[in-house]
Amino acid sequence: MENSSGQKKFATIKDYILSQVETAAWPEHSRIPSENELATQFAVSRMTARRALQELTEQGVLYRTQGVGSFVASPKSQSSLLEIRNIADEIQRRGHFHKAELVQLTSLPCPAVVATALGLSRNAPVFFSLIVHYENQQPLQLEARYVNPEQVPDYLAQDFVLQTPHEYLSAVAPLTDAEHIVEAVLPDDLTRLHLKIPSSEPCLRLTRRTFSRGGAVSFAYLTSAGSRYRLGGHLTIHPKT
Amino acid sequence: MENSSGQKKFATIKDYILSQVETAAWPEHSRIPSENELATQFAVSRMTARRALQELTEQGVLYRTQGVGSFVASPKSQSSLLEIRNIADEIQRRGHFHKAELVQLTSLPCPAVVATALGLSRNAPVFFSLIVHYENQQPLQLEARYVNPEQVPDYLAQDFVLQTPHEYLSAVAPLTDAEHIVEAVLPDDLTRLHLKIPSSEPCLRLTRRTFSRGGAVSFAYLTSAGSRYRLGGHLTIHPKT
DNA sequence: TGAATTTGGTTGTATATACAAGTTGATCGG
DNA sequence: CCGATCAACTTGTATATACAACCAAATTCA
Repeated sequence: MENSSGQKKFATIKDYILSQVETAAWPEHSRIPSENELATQFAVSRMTARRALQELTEQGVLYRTQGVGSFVASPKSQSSLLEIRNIADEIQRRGHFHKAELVQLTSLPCPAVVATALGLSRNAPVFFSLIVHYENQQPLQLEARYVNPEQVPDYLAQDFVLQTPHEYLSAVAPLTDAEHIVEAVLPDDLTRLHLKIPSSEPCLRLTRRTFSRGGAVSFAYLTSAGSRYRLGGHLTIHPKT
Repeated sequence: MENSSGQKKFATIKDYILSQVETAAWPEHSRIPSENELATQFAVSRMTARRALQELTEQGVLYRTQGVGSFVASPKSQSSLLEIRNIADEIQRRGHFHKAELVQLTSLPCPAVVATALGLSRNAPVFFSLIVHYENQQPLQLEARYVNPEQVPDYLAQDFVLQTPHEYLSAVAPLTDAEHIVEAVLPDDLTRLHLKIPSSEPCLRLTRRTFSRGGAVSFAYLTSAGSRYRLGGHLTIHPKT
């Protein structure tokens, strides 16, 4: 079960990979040996090599793509805790990230929590959009937004082909109020997939409900990888009256 | 590979277990079917059943002990996302929790990050205090505070015996300014120990540096279990000028 | 009685195999 | 030249098997 050093086999392979990554012998985003290659090299079965790769993926050291290979992940940003980023910049930028990608835009049966939030009946159709926001070519934030179809401008409801997410976002207006909840969560599969983060990396999730004069308009989850996105500056709370 | 519902087999088993846990059909800390029993019940191999159990363990739903079995973990509080707690209440309460326990109060060599924060030299002595805040008999928040000894009132520096943490906290005054950073982290061992949460439960960590007229006074980590502590209400950011 | 041992069950590690699903690049055909 | 097809390779899922490590309770033995 164990090798001569008293270590589990998969742990030996993990250590090897980690040393290669730490010494930058395998640089960031470079392709590393495949499961079969590692299995041969260490004289273990593919499943054992696979386990090493998989655990390192969960720990954020690697990322893997089916059909392509395994790669060295970007190190988590190690910016000092004291380096305070001005949140105002972030807020302002939130409408126009360097790049944003509209991943999905469909009509969905309304999930329960959204139905409550928007005052719709369960399973009534809502417009669902999924947007990945990038910064420096890095996926930064995943936005899952549910929009009350009755509040969507007609041209938007009938024409799903939009050039930019920003165009889509600004189409829902005017917003007169909003509610926010911030919580710490582990990423769900969707978030993991799009932000390319390990399942063990905690995220800040901002749950936002927006209103127009007509009532609740949209309900959104904005999930940001905790290691990449920091809320800084002063933080003052204005309780909703 | 998939069953009739188009789901992966291990996902089907996960769903089954989750439903049993959520409906409390399998209560907290109760023993659940073994790998072999699940494998038989779902007509899959043991490794497939095992995968379901393992992923749920990583997600904090179960805990397992070699030679004993798999058990239902303490549920994370599932309060509705829409139930918004007024943060003003929280802020006000922050100075006087229902109960707080001073766990540790010593002088420590200054960690690097703290040295930078307080403008001290590396390894110079700082006063370190560790406080657990309770609410409803539940540990809610862990505070690790580092205080610049030069800014501490003399009577405090010479007398470590304080009756209440609040007394100690209010002794450091006057605070004229503060910086905050909120981030999502996984709990470190100290936090896990005192808040009694699984290592997979993300926390909100508020890093705070306080100032008096004499300069930086203290540097603190305030770590709250994400599932127990929610920031709610409106959230407005005043950038530090 | 009381300590040591056995037994049965559980999770942990590892192997060998098979096929599914996805990507990439080369090849073929119009 | 361009598009479709194919081949090779990668990761993903699933099975069957074996043994190790560990625990708890029953059994055995002094």
